[in-house]
Amino acid sequence: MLDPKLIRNNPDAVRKGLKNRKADASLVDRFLAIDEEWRELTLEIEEMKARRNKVSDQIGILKRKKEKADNQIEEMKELSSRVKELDEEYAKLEEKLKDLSLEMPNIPHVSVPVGFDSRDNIEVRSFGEKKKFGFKARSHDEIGKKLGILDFEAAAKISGSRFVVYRGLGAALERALISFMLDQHTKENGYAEVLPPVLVNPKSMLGTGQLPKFEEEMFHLKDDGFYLIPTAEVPVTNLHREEVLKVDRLPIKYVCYSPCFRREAGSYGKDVKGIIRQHQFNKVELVKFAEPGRSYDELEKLTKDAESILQKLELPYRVVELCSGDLGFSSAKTYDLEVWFPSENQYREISSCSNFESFQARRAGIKYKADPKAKPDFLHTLNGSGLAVGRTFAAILENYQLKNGSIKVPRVLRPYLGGIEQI
RNA sequence: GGAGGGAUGGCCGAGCGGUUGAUGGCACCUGUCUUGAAAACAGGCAUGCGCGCAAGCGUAUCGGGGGUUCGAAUCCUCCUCCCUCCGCCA
Repeated sequence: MLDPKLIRNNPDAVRKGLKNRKADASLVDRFLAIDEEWRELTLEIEEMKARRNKVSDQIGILKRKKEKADNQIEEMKELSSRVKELDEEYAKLEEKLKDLSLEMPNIPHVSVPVGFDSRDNIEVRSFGEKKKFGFKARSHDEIGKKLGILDFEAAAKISGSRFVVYRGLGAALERALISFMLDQHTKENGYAEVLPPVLVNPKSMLGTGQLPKFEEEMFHLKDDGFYLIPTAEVPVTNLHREEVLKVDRLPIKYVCYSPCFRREAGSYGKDVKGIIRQHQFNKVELVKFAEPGRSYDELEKLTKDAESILQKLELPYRVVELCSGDLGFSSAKTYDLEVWFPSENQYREISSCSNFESFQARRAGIKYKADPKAKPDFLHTLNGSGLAVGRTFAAILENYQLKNGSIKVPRVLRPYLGGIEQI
C-alpha cells in the first residue's frame, strides 16, 4: 500500500512510477476522485457528530439534575438517523478507497533502471567460471532420473504434474542443502531461525501483498479459510503484524526454511521439464525489518548473504538488477540472483532479493519508534531467497556432473552427507 | 467435536448505560535532589483520520461486525482468537 498522502500531494510521481512498471496509471485518478469525495463527506459527517456529542452531553447533564430534556432528545433522534444514513455512504466510499489502495502496486525506487521487461535488466556482477565439460552437458532432470534420485513418475501418480519425489541420496542432498543454508545464515550471517506454519489466514496474505490481487496463484483451503504459503516471506513478515517495534531491535533478521506452494496458473507449458517450476518446493528465505533510512544498505547486505550460499557451493552466478517493468507487485527494488545452467547455456533465477520499503509494513501495520518520544512510523521490510533449494539442487546436478553420469558432491555439503564425495 | 471462562492503552489491571480516551500500577520521558547513579518527589506520557501555515480543533477507536437506546467499554447478537475440562489424535 502506498502512502495516501503521497498520492494526493505527488500524483504525477505516482503515475510515472506506475507507468514505468506497466501498471494502470489511471488508478491514481480513480483514487483521487474518490478520495476527494470521501474527505468532503468526512467533514460533513464529523460536524454532525460533533453536534450529536454536544447535545448528548447536555442530555446527560439535564438528566443528572432530574430535569426534562425532551427537546434535546427529539433533536438527537433526528440527528442520529441522519448520521446513520451518511455513515453508510461513508463506509462505502472507504471500502472503495481501500480496494483501490490494495490494488495499487509499489512504485520503483529512483535507482531502478526504467525498462520494459527482463531484457532490460542490468547485470551488476558475476561470480565463478562457467565450467567447460568435455562432453555434452546433460540436464538436471536427465541426471536425476538416471541416478534414481528424482522420480517424476511416482510423483505424477501420487499427486500430478509439477511434483517430484526425491529418493535416496537425492532426498539426503535436498536435506543437506537446507541444513547448510540454515547453518550459513544463522552462524555466519547473523539471522535468527524461525519455523512458522505454512497454512496462513487471509490477513497474512493481504499483509505481504499476495491478496487480493493474486488469489488464483495460491492454493486455498476453502473449508477452513487457510492459504498455503507461496513463500516463507508471508508468515515471517506477518510475525510482526500490528506491532510497534523499538528501534534498538532493528534490523531484525530472520531465516526460515519452508516448503512453498504455488498453483502456477498461467504458466502452462513453461519449464515443464525437471524441478525448476513445481507446485511444491523447498526454500530458505531471508526476511528483514529495517529502519527506513537504512533499508537500502540492508538490501545490499541481504543480497550478499544470499550470494554467500552460491559462493560456498562454488556455483557460477550473476546478480541482476530488475528494471522497472520486471519488478514484482510489492517491490520497490529487486536484485535477482541467477545461477548458471550448463545444459541450457543460460542463467536462471535462484533468488530474488527485494526492498519493499513501507509497502508491506503499511498493509500489515508494522511500525517502529525512532526514539522513545517519537511517533510510531512504518518501517521497511525486505526479503530474499537464500536460496530456492530445488533450483539449487538442479544447479548442483548440472554444474557438478561427471562424464559417467554421476555427480561430485560440493565440498561444503560433504559434512552433511556423511562425507561422501560422489552420487 | 462437546461444556465452560475470557479479550480494555507498550505491559498488568479497574470500570453503576450519560463530563470515561477511559481509575490505578509498571515501563518510558522531563525536572528537583545527587559528584554521578539509585531512591524519593513533581510533572508528562495512546493511536488513526480529517481540517489548519501553525497553535490547535473535530472525529473515531476498550478483539471484529451487527443491533437496542436520545446516548454503549458497559445491554443483546453473530464472528474471530485465547484459556480450562471432556472426547479424538501425530
